[in-house]
This record gives sequence, C-alpha cells and structure tokens, in this order.
Amino acid sequence: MQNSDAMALSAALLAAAGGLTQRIHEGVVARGFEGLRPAHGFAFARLAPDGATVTDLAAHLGMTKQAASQLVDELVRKGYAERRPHPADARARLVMLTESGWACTRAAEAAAADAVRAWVDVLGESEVRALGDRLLRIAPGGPVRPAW
Amino acid sequence: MQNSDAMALSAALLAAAGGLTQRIHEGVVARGFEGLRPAHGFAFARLAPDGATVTDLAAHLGMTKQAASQLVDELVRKGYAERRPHPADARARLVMLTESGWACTRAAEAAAADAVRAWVDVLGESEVRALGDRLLRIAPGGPVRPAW
DNA sequence: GGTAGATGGTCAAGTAGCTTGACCATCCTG
DNA sequence: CAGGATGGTCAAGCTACTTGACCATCTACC
Repeated sequence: MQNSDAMALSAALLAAAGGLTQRIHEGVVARGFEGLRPAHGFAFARLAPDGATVTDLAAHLGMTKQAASQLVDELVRKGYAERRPHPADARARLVMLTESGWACTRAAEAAAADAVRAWVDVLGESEVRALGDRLLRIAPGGPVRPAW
Repeated sequence: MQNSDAMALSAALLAAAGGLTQRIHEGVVARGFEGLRPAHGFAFARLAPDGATVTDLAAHLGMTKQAASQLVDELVRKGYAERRPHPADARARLVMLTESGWACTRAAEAAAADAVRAWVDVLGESEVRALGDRLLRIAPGGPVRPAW
C-alpha cells in the first residue's frame, strides 16, 4: 500500500468525521438547543450515565480541570447540568444532567441517527454495520476526545 | 437500526479520526517538524499541488481570510511556505510550500502510512481497502475542514 | 476609456476557550 | 492526628480566531 493511499484513506476518514460532527451539531440546533458547541457533546457523553466530577470530565476531554469547570459553569448557566454535592466526598461535586440536558442528549442521538440513515441509503445497512464493526476494531479504546 | 447503534458508530468514527489525527501529529513531530498544529496539515494539503491564494485557503479551512493570512504568516515565519506574486493578478499573492514545507508534507504522509499500517495489522489489507472505499462514498465530497 | 462595484489582501481591535499558577477544603495514610 | 495527596475554584495570561475598516487591483458596463 502506497503512502498516497494512506493519505487518501486518512482524508476520507477525517472528512467523514468532520461531516458527521457538523451534521450532529446542525441537527441539535435544528431541534432547538442553542449555544452549544460540538465539544459540549463529548461532555454530555461523559455526564450522561450517572454524572461525573469535574476532574473526571477534564480527564475525559483532555483538558485542565479549570477549563472543564468553566465548561460546566456554562452548561449550568444554560440549564443543561447542575452541580450536586457528592454523596461520598465532601470535596467533590457531582455534575449531573438536568431534564433539559437529557432532552439535548436525545436530540443528539436522533441527529446522529439521521446522519447514519443517510449512509445506509448509500451503502446499505449491512455495509454500514460492517463499517462500524471495523471502525470499532481500529479505534483507540480510550475516551473520545476532540483531538484538534 | 437503533439510535444507540448510530451513537456507537458515531463514537467509533470520531474516536478513529481523533486517534488518526493524533498519530499523524506525533509522527510529524517525531520526524523533527515542530511548532505545527494539526490544523496546519489541512493548509499544507491545499497548498501542496500548485500553491493557493489566501482567500482559497480560507475557504478550504472554513475560516476568515484574516485568520488564514495569520496562519500563512506563521508558516512563512517558520520557513514552511513563502508568498510569491501571483502571475496573473497583481492583487493576489500565491502562497507556495518551500522545500522544508514539502519535506513536512512527506513526513505527514509517512506518519499517516504508519497509522494505516497498524490498521492493516488488525484488519488485513483487503478490509482496510474496503473501509477506505466505504468512507469515500459517505464522506461529503467537499474539502476536509477541521469541523470542531 | 473611464468609472463603479467586486475581489484579494492586510492592519487593528476585540473575543472565547483554553492555559499556568496560586490557593483552600477535604481526603487518606502512617 | 499530623502531612501529603486530591477535588475544586479564583485570577491572570495566551492564542487562535472573529468583526470592522481600509487600500490596491481587477472586471463589467456605458
């Protein structure tokens, strides 16, 4: 395999990821959630299950805890999250999604589903499943971080 | 296909793209090119064939021409590009890669090839080719822009 | 051929999202 | 119950972008 093939594959992967990010973002906006940037989506993904501390979030997003704290401030101010006392550690605070935050998460899922549906129209369902399977096997198991 | 499947596929795609970006960047640094951010790679891709004007570059990168101009300033200051008079338009200036810029482009190709080689080890060559083929078909034909 | 608007580019100032540094409160370990 | 580690915030600074204003040159129309 030539270097130029590797570049073509890389470009396709980055273009697909960029397009997906943009479509999800547009879909979320279209569903009435404003003032959010794609980076917030990564935060929602970490907060969704059971909440998280600011330090957890910072590690997940690959940023300092100060920056994560600012980001949480913003989510709180906009009503998507709230800080609650941590049940087991008086230093820590558990950041949890509000009902509005959950609604936004569902909107993001719906937008992602729309984007994937467009791929199914082009490739067919089995091909899309195969694509997902292969991506999973080459994706670094770790956290999904905005890397550039 | 469930919404949760779409999210899993999206996460895998974004993780793969993020990992690839990071690996390319690390590979470029490891080959001795410093002071460059991943975003510069997108600029190099546009400059590589025959040079480009600042306005072209801005459109390609999805930013204002002022920002693109600043970015070119930086590349010039670091010796990767140079501004030459445009042969057919006295207003415009043609930004071209220097020999050092070409060397950096080759380093990025080599780093991408390394990353792809790691995928081949996991999936096998034919699967990786199939992956690239499918990505090309779902990627928005347009320019590769850093979308978040 | 001259003039009016469009286009390429830069200078200047402002903004948003991150960083580093300092600090306090609470925890855990010996 | 000390002393260090950890969770979190406040404050200041940096950097890559933005918007706004401006000049030089191209292009189209009369």
